[in-house]
Amino acid sequence: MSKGEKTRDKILQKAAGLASICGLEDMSIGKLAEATGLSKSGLFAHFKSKENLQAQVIQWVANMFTEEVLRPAFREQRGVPRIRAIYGNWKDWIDGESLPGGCVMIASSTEFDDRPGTVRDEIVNMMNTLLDVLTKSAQIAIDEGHFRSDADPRQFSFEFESILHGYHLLQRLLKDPDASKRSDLAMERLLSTYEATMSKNTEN
Amino acid sequence: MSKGEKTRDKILQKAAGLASICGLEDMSIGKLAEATGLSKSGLFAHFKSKENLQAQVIQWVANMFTEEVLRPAFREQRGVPRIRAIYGNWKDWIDGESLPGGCVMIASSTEFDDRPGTVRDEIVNMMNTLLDVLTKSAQIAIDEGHFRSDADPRQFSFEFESILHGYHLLQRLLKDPDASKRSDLAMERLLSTYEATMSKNTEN
DNA sequence: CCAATAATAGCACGACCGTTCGGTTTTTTG
DNA sequence: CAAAAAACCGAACGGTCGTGCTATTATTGG
Repeated sequence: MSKGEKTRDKILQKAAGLASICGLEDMSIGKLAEATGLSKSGLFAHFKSKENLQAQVIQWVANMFTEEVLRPAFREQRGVPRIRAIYGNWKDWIDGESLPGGCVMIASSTEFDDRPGTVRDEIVNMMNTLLDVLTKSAQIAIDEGHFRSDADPRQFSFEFESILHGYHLLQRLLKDPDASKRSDLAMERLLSTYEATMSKNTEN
Repeated sequence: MSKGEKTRDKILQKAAGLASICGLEDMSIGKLAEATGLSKSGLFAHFKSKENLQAQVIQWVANMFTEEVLRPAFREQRGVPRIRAIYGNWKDWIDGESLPGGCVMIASSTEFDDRPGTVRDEIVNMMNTLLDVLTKSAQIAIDEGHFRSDADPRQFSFEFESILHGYHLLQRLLKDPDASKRSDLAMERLLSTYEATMSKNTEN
């Protein structure tokens, strides 16, 4: 890894943290330069525009999310255990274990939903990929016999995602001490609806 | 209503629309002045700071939400019909029937969750009030015998809110043509879990 | 209708924004 | 080790930001 790539990575790391707190748009080149110890123009040279910087931050965050939330979960058993692992890791991610300001993807989803451009496209792509992973995981749970065979994997991914958004609200904005409990209960209700009944399990 | 109050209201109306699109922070005094036809300083005089303007926008939006989503729903029958009405009206609200950029409350929830100050306090207060209304509506559904007597109204409000956040994501960011269907199915699943079984209904 | 008051405009300010450019340092390469 | 290339800095640019002033216009109450 060359010098340039190394500093570029350091910049993106700081940028992701900054963006998680104040948003992608309010993350300015000046603040970021100060946070990294670089000059404004020196930093800017790595990205040819702010829009490009924002897009790369999104990609960087998506990679980090894959690494810290998805990949560890995919070492768990296929089906429901893996889904539970994704859920738990994502909650930790929202709590700010990796980025101080919580989930950049959830935040940028509402920040850029009405702003056409490269950044929005990147966020849409990232979010669709994530939903596809969740859908695929639900399909695996069906194949494993954990979920009912007539379950709708896409519908599951929607409801799964919704719960995490709700958790984000209670935990980060409202700081509700019951946030985790509320979220867990919702997830249990979701899983129990999709899980094969015991009588159906005996079919296997 | 005096002249000042009238123009202040017009400003807040435009401001809410602008904020729904580009966020509360990126809604600048200059843009807002141009949109309303006022001068920057003339507009500024109505609010003594931008922070105060933002806080008043939140209050204005909360009032509008009450008027367009909650109040019509409260003309419906107590219990589940009322809850369904809130759900339907809120979906229309998110679709942008009232504000072009969708639900300001959902957007500002993630925009200000890490920014202490008056604006954040206002958003927290608004969101808590909203969740309280939902909780109370669930409690009424219990009292009416629509929901099981051992149902948790607060838990219901969390899951209800979560679904709307999920809908916001699919509808406004991803523009998923199935957004409404996904959301409706989730809401049906939520209601059916909480609804009293028919055998329990015969107790009455 | 006139005086008191409120509403609005014009202008200027310092600060920060994203961006460009030319020069200097550092790294990489042959 | 020298030459080529990459990385980085400092200064400056036109703009916009939020926010004060002062003056002028419009509204209101007696």
